[in-house]
Amino acid sequence: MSSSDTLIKALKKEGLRYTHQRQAIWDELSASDEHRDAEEIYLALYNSGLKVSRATVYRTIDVLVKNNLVRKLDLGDGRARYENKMDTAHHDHLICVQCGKIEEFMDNVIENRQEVIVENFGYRLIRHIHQLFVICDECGSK
Amino acid sequence: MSSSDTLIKALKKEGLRYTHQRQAIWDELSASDEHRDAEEIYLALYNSGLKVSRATVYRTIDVLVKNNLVRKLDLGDGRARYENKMDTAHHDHLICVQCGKIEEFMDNVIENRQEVIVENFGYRLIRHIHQLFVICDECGSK
DNA sequence: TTATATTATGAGACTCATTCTCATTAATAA
DNA sequence: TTATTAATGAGAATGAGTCTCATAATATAA
Repeated sequence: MSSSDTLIKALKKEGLRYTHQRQAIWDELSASDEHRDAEEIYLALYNSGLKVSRATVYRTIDVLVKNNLVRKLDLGDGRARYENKMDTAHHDHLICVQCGKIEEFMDNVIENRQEVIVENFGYRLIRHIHQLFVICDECGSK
Repeated sequence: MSSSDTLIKALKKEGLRYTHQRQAIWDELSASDEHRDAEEIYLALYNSGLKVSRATVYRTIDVLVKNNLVRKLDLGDGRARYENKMDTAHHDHLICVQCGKIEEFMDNVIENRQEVIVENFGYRLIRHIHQLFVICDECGSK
């Protein structure tokens, strides 16, 4: 499925229109595995000649997040980061507190324990945030 | 150790002065196990007749967080919550996405796995955030 | 004590990411 | 094509949190 098919399908499901801006923003996000904030997405588009407003960047990202095409990360520094979620398995993040480098991890033991914990409370798990703030090898060796 | 001794000790360690405002804010935080935001702390003081400014509330909480008397929680909704950390063991949180109720959990299996994961990367774990967003029993039964 | 030297506080200005408003433009249905 | 309706852009608004700076309070020295 091409990049535009994916987007068109998601928009149709939501009863939303297919626009150049939405395609451009999705192209920008789907082409990278980085964890970027809205301003970086905006500037990447701007610098490639696509003048999409910040408001539209935010609005479109919301749609993509709602439709599971993009994941929103809150690293606690006041700026949300976004990552392409297409063809990527679930994972959580390690964040270097010195250089900001972000790595991904996934651990089935943890995933299962989470379910058990929630079950013991008699609750239902909707989603989770699990972030390991670290000092990475490069920063630690200085 | 009394509440004021704890505070005085922390302030001394930082070379900071012992003031009525700092004592009032620490009293307010240490008297409760709730997870409140800065405005709630401010209003609680205000309503009990203690007119401490918002700026001082924020500034003092920073000192308390830095000295491990208070824990800062980021639930991803734009307002930091604070909880008294005195005499409480480490724990993470379950948050009901409907009613906002916050419960605490602690799981040694998860704590250990985190260390292993970070070690495998060759990194050093500084701190972590682990939040389970759930629908609680009350909200789920409606 | 009392004077002196700082530090802390309060009020409100400011920041910055994000959201909102509303007039204009573009996409879809007929 | 045109009519209808939704999307966009520009910039104003929001809101949590931070900063500034004149004034007040604390700690230290005498």
